[in-house]
Amino acid sequence: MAKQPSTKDRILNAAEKLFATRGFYGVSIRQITTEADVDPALASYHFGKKKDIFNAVMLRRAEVLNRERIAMLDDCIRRAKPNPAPLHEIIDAFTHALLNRATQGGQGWKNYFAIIAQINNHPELGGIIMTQYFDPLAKKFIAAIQATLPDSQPEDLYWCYHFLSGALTLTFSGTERINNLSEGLCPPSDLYAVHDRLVPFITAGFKVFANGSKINDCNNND
Amino acid sequence: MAKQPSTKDRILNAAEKLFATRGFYGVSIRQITTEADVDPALASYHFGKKKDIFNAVMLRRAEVLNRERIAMLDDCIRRAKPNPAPLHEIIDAFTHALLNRATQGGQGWKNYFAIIAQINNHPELGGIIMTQYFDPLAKKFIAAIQATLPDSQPEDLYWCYHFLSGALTLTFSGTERINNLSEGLCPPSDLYAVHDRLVPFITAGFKVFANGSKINDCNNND
DNA sequence: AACTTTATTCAACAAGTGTTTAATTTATTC
DNA sequence: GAATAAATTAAACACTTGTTGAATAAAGTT
Repeated sequence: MAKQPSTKDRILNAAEKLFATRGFYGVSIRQITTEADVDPALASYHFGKKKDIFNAVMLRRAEVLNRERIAMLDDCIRRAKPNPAPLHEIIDAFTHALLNRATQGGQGWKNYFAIIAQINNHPELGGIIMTQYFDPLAKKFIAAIQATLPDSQPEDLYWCYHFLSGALTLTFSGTERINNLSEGLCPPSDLYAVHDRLVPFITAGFKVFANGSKINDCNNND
Repeated sequence: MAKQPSTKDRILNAAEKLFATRGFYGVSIRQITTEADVDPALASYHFGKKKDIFNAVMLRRAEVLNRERIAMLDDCIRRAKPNPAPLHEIIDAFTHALLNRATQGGQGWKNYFAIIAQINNHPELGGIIMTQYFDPLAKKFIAAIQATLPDSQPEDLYWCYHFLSGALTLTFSGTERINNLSEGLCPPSDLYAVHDRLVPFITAGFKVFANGSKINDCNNND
């Protein structure tokens, strides 16, 4: 019988769950503390303001996630030396830890990714929170891709990263949209199936800009 | 001097603006009616509940947008006959109207797209509202792609559509993230630059699945 | 002009908001 | 075991929430 988590973690877990489905403004502190089975005043006592609870929720998992992803990137760069790392391995290093946690990390991780998806697409918070927690990692990945595609233009790579980010976060948002659309053919819970398609999809997209040509000569050959 | 819009439109415009930056729960009816310079009771009088205001905001622009996009798709299919339409033209038909409105349609359209981006990545609403307003259109596009890539697997195409949807909505979310990340190199306001990259990026991604092979032989040739 | 429908205003409602304060319990340290 | 610190509780704060009802004004119709 597992021992009960600490009060702080109970609050964070409850907040994570509720923020995931209703967003920051859609959740009250009393809802959080009720879900955590804890007195409302303890939220302020342990974390301060409501925004501080949210930041604590973000920080808790971002740290372990970024450590894993950077380790995977460094590993695939080291294996390829003295050549640059293969593109699809870089993309995989970027996405693999996310997939793994989302499928095997339990409901808490699913909730966390759903929040990330919302934040990433939020006009105000996307430019602040995502920048704060994930930009150092993003810069490392883009640098690795630049090394693999030496003739590519930086702007092109930034935009491709942006497309990857959008495709990825929507995937982890937990929406039933793609399941509805495909009439049950594509259950969003099957994240391994997604990953097997996402990596080649994104890899091919990046390669379009490998030669750095500004004119899109790829449009006329299908 | 343009005459003042009707009370209903004033409320919808104010709601659209505020929902775009703070989401459904982050905006109160009093904030909306203050922004619209109108009595709070008029919101209930004209629309009913708060959710009805939100639905009215969604519906207003979705109708004109979908009409335009379907017309463009039909047009490019007709021009290509008796051959299937070229893939990049289908993708362009899917995205072009969005780009046009986002750049030349004024602030109201920008606000609308920011809301769409949030909804699309919302775990509850994404599977309901997006399905409701955009699934008929999505099915037409996927059918057109299927005709162009006859050997592709339906699941693959649905997932590719999903990636397109994520990349597209993040682009229109109005975040400053990619601008921060690129240190000013990629201003998100330059949506034409985005479009010129998005279409070839997505087109290349779809083509990976043109032959329908389940094994990703594309991974070993870079 | 009289009447009816539509639109707008003002006031109020009960319930919920984030946060703080002081009192009390539990845990830690000497 | 007494003194100190940390954690928890209950109550209250002033304020905002969505929505409604009755009263008033404007517009439309015979």
